[in-house]
Amino acid sequence: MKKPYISKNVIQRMPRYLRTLTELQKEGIHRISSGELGARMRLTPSQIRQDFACFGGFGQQGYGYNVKTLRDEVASILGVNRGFQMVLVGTGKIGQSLLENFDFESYGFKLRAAFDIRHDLIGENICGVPVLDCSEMEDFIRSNGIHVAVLSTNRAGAQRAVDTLIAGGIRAIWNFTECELSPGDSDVIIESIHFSESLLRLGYHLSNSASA
Amino acid sequence: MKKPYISKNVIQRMPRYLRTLTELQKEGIHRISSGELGARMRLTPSQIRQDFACFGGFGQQGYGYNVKTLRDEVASILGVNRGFQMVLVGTGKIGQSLLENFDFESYGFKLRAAFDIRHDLIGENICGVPVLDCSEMEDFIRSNGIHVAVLSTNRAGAQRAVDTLIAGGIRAIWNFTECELSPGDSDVIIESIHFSESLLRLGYHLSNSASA
DNA sequence: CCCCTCTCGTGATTGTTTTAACAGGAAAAA
DNA sequence: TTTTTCCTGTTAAAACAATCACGAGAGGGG
Repeated sequence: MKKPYISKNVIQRMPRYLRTLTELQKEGIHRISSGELGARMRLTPSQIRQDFACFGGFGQQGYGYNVKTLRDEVASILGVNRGFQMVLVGTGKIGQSLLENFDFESYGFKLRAAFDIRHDLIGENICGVPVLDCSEMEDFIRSNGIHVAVLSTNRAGAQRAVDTLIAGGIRAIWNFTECELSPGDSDVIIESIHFSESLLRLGYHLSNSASA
Repeated sequence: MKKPYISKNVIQRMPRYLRTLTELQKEGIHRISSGELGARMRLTPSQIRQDFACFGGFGQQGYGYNVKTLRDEVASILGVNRGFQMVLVGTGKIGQSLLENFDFESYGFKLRAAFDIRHDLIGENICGVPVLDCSEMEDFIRSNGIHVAVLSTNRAGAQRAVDTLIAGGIRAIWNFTECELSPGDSDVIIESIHFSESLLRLGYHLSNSASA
């Protein structure tokens, strides 16, 4: 299996394949062709075949794709069930909301601890996750082999937290702040969710749509 | 000014330009060249010049771009200050969290009402936004000329809410559910934020990074 | 067993996006 | 004023991505 380079757009589509295939499985559908899957996802059959071909090709001529097999392959590509170790930094509104609502487990992430600087929260336990003091963070990451940090601090604390995380040897950051994070010369992976950018895009489409 | 077609990627970058330019303005920087802006945003100067050229070109040879002018142009392209009228559907955890934390006003959106089916919430007031019964939604949208709906229902209620919104004449939906929404033959604009897809992408990069 | 249908994987083609190169004109310096 | 420097907008080239077209091989019916 050769993997010279997987394009950004292909990676962007993989989680959506996983979601769709999981739904198909729940609906009790065992096999599907690129054409049917394409109709469902509004993609061309060609693109679907080529996307999976990047990773080796999991289909069979004259038959299509086995839904379970394909789902498992996609899950494996995305690293689900790898049991990535995780911490959360910043237990403000967004942080707490994630702790309470988001099902990290089902995507293969284990949330070990949350960190904050506010002393009224430290020592508490939010949905089974202990809240610790930020000063312990670097050690905690190193000793527990933490792979990923959810960054949900306020603007002021973001870059400082990033520096500490990198010092502790973090490998990836899931960024919910509106900041432009600077990873220095580290090769840390940063994946951001920017609410405001998404809403502004919507504003653009609204301003420029036919019925504007 | 001709606008044959603005590519998706260009639109994707516009909100980031707005954010960066706003920061520059706060820092008291009045002029900037495509080279300096590119260094700051990790984009090539060429790309920046070409992006702005799509909309007419706002710079001056030998000088660069005036930060305030450029920021205002980008804001105008994105429709900030158009005063889009908005409602929120589904006052669960995510919905409430948005109501309490997100500064809709500063991006040019006016939140007029929230809707839910749970009777214990109806009649309440969250951060100055009244919570109404879903049965009133279609009328409310029509009578108040609502442009956008934030969709933060649970999975079960999502498609039903979409149908009602479209019936009321909504023009855009900011989707926080994990569902594949079907707009039927309506030309409603859908902009989604999928937490899980973002996290799964992070998982991919983590699984396939050098230090994996 | 043979034939027909179905559908994948792949190589060729077309289309799109990014990067590079440059002509022209403003700013700044001499 | 003249010259030099700087930097845009635009055109051309390169890189990248999506689509098309087809050979090959499995499934299924007769």
